[in-house]
Amino acid sequence: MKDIAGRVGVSVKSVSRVVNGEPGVSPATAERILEVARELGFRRNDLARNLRQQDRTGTIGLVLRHSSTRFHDRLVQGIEDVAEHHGALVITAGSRTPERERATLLALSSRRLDGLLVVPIGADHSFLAAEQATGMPLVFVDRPPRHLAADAILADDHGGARAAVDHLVRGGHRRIAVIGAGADLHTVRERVRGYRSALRAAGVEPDERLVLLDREGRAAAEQAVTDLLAGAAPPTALFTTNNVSTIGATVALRRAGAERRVALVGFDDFELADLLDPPLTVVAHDIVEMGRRAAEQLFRRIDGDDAPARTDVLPTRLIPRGSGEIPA
Amino acid sequence: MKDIAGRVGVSVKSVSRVVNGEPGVSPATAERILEVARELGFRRNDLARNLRQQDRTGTIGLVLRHSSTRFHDRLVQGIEDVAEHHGALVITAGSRTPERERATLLALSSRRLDGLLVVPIGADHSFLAAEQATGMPLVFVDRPPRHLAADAILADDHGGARAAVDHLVRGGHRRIAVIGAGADLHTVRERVRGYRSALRAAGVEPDERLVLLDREGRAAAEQAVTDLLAGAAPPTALFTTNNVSTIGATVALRRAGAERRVALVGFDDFELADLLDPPLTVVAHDIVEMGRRAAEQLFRRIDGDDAPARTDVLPTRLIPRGSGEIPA
DNA sequence: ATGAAAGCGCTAACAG
DNA sequence: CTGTTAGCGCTTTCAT
Repeated sequence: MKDIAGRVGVSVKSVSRVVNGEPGVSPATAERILEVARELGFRRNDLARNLRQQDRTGTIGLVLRHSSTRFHDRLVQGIEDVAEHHGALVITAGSRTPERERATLLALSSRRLDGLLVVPIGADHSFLAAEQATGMPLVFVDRPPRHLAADAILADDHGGARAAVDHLVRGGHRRIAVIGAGADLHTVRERVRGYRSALRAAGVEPDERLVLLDREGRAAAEQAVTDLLAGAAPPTALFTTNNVSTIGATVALRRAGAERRVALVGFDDFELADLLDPPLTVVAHDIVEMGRRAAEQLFRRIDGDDAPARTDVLPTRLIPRGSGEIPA
Repeated sequence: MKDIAGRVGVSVKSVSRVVNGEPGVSPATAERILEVARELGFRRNDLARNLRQQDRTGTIGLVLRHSSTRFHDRLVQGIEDVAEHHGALVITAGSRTPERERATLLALSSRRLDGLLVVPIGADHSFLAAEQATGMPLVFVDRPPRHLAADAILADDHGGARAAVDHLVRGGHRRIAVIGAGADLHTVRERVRGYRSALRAAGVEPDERLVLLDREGRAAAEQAVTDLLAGAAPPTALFTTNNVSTIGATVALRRAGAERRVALVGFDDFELADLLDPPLTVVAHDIVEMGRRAAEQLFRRIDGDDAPARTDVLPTRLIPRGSGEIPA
């Protein structure tokens, strides 16, 4: 700006006014300032601007693990819908490991964004208490914070799993296995809890040999199901706790020629679930809505809402497509 | 820092030194400074830091349209691999429309990131010339810039499409339709060009009634193929220019009961392509590598490389799985 | 309608 | 080992 001011022969303040569309500059000088700005390829330095305007940076951060699922896609869509409405930029940064998650959160916080949305993977978020204390609003999505009081928007993992397994029980199944990744994730624990409570409600004592967690990736889930089917007392139905596991299970069933004999219900819908053979029955939830709610809550916090931390739970729904309706 | 300095009774510079792990502070004072810093929940303001150190912000930006494809996922993985190695943070911002793309690019540029990676969707990037002039390195990924000289890392769209259609021709096909979205995208134009050149090389004059572009989304592709199959002179094979079109075509073929009669080769591999029935033959390229190359080129530019803009083209490969080997 | 001065939080450059 | 001074590029405040 100093440069422009020098060339045009005005003060930097006048340049600032013109650049920011503030009133108080005669059209003639404004015109000359704009012209020189264009000539010089001037771009306002928002680092300096944001430093001075202690108020807001007009940017919120989203920290998650990039993935190729509908979850990623839709969540971002919901968030961007709301952010656009608030005139804010959404910046996403990856968290491939708990350490990276921590580093990323601190880095974004140091950049003084207006607020952060987090789809957490770490096991301890207490280090964020200091960020909260400096007034950085934080909203957790899909999974709650651990060792930290903060807002969270979750899906009804327990209820959804319960509904899935109830559905299988109604089909006459008693030996139902659960296959999943990341036993330690809150979502997984809740889904397994729902699985157990559905079995108990049906008077079936859960068989721990049918609970296969920590099977990371499609191949691990596939192997787990293959082993299960080859075992002494194979299950007649499967419940998978996420879409990667669902796909692995699908492959295993097909390889064993059991896809029309063993029922399968998966948590999380995914593109192509209806194209498989048989089409997959899943428990789904509205992820765009989850993103919207999270962003709305974040902007409420940014706007000064200081009510105690709250958790919102969104409903799930069962989508019967074929794989879950195979009788025992 | 001023706060901490006041309480401990040292200068801000000493606090700065300790906070940044610089030498020149006695362990005793360092300890006290760290203690007070923790107490106060101090977080360095990187806005101010980056403003002062004109040099680097240690952050690169990635501007693309969030999607649930392997493309997104893998590209980010490749970029993060390289960025991590350079100690840089990768920040992603969405570009849902050309206008948003423009706004996002300018916003990130104003924040003085070290460089930007762009998977472009707009039709005119000449406005970025001013950013380049201020020394902001720019690397385009998957699609080249338009009306701007900048580095680009592309896939061999023409060659890949050519290989796909050659493959179908070798299977005896002569009536081959092409279905795709976004006729205006560089990738699509190149792929269609490859389609035409393969046909001409086989002595087949392209039939314009078999060229169905601008079919946005799965449903549109599905409808296009359904109409085609019901028409007077249906094709014996299909070439689809992206994975959404491929999926739409798959659905249409299955609905028409033609999935074992009409051959299909798609551009872009996708999760589950091998699970469909018949498994899908696709033209794939290494997207992680594309991300890596793009990030490497960006860091070269950041490190001062000022050679003329260059374009790198990555090879594609045909993965025969079944759907493309159905004879005419 | 315009501008001068001060300062956002930090670090570079130079003293001591 | 420690501190002082100046200034990054911008906006706020207050004059004119």
